[in-house]
Amino acid sequence: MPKVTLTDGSVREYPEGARVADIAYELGGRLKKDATAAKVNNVVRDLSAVLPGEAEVRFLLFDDDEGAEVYRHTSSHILAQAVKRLFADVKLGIGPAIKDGYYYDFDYSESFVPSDLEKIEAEMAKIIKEDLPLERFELSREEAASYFEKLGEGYKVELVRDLPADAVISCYRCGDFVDLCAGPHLPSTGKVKVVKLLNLAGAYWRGSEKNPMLQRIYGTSFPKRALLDEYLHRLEEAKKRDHRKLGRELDLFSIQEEGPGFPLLHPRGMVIRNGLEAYWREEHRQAGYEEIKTPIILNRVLWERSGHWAHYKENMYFTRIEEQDFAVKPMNCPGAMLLFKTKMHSYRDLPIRMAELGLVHRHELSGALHGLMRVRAFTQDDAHIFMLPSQIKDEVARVIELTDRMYHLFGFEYHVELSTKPEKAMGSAEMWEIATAALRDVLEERKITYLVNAGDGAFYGPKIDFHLKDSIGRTWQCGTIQLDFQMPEKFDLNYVGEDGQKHRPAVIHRVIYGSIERFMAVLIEHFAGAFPVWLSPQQVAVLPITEKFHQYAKDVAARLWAAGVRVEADLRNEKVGYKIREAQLQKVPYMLVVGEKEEAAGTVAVRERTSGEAGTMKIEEFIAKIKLDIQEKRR
RNA sequence: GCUGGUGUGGCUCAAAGGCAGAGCAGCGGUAUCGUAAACCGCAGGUUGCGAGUUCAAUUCUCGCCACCAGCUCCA
Repeated sequence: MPKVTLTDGSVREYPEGARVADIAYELGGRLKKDATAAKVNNVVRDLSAVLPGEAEVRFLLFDDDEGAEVYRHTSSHILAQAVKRLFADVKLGIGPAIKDGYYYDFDYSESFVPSDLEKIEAEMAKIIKEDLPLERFELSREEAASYFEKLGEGYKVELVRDLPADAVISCYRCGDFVDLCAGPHLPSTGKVKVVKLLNLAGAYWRGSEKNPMLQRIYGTSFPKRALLDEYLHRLEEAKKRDHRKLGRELDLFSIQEEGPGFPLLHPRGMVIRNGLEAYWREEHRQAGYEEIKTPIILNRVLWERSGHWAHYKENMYFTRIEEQDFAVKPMNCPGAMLLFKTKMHSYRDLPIRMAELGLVHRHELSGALHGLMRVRAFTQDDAHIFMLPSQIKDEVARVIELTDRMYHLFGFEYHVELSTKPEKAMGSAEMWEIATAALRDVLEERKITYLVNAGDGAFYGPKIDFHLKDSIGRTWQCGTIQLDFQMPEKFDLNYVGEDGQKHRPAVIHRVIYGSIERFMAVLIEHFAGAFPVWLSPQQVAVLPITEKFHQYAKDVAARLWAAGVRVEADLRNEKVGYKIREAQLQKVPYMLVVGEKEEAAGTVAVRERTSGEAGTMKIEEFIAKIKLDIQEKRR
């Protein structure tokens, strides 16, 4: 008799052959109605699964991530079923649940058009209404292969063939529709309440550009209409903080047709960039870095030596100078290596931390460009740390600390990834193992949670990456720490050790902002354009009520300007409400309204961007207040 | 680069083979006003670029470019 332990610790017994759903049914209430699946001995299972002899059971609801995944996964099957009903000769790819929804890939001779989505959505609604049960059954590899072969589902046959030898091959039947699927699923299609198809895109079969491109339909689903509406509303709100939109509205930058991927920074954007650079220089000065600058164009010979010619050529731009080949730098490291080699180094000098705000150019595929997030010319806040092998862990830890400190100032949350050896790599497997282990050790010693991103390292070494989120939750790699034993070898770098002999230093390549352009994009979205005072392109707007007070407004502005505040007086012939609206939309942190009373008393009526009217104060009082905001970089 | 979509004044959007329009912004005036849009007027366009079909193309067809979403790739 199955013995079941529930999350509250209670233990119950059920007859042989009892199913998970029987427990939910007995418990009643919300579980009976809303459970999507259950974790049985920590494995997510169908509600229709038969209970084993002993089981710890935890029911999953839509509110649990794993519960929602089951819900969305079943939704994707409904999508596939609907498409099969409407377009008979469609071949199926795969259809997983993803964050906030699901997708399904189809191979179809014609292109789906947006209006097809409505038809498919209507058919999905029908399938939901039919409340078809989803039934699991298992097949042997041969049975499954020939089954999908007969159906003409070539992609499914491929999947079956590639499943690991010990895999249980399961399918789910749902009315007239059968799909290869590990599950689990909701008990029936009627459990899905609201579905919405969102967009249409191409996607390569199994993610390889060598394979045919399938048509991917993205959708989402929710147990309540209100939840869908809330989600769609959230998407709308996120679009409002898109850095490309804010960049235009706040006059920060532009990208023109004449220079795809080559952004123009406007004066207001430049203020932010300068602020970021000044802060960066101060932090690096304190962290023991020196600053250098290396050329943008260097001879081909250098790039052959560094390995870029062999490993990175497709991403580089080239030019010829007096019959010789030169390349525009895609990375700053070779220049830094040259600089290191300009003199002898003693072990006593190490570590040497050379920082460089280096402008690099990389050829990115046109389809990959994305505002300031993904461009073809960008400035890396680079640094190369030359060190003794014994200093590696300590230096990696210091960089992690500095990164955390700087991200913290902006209030960023981030996640960390460890990227390992790629296919196209230099150096021995052993070297890679040592380098990767060093990075992993530091992460583990510091108890930092991280994902492993297998095969995503640089061609010269493994790396730790820091990812930040954009307005709609996509993550972008910003900071990275790369450990490198290759460049020192290629460039024959050395230092003189205690023993008077030459030794090979190790090198860390690292960035914290990553690219200043990308970091600015993330920053714009993070603050929705309302930057902290120290970064705001315009910190104060002085707003005279009528022309009579223009002179006083100019005087106030002049005093603030002299105190180092970025201030503008709005002397246009408009009502104060109009000027406030404008300053508010431009996200100016402080507005100073001045009229008769203020002029008479030498004061300003302060209005704050976020909290509105903040009372009247003496000019010098306001100056002290805003200077404190700036000095302390208050958010 | 690939798949699909989009491209009309600085911005947001109308017009669907037959004279290219509105709001905001800009410019000129009037009102001199107290915390998120005063009023009147003026100007602004080879409809992304190039071919083709047609008596006639912003509209239909083809090619190119750019942008958007996703895939691939990456800071």
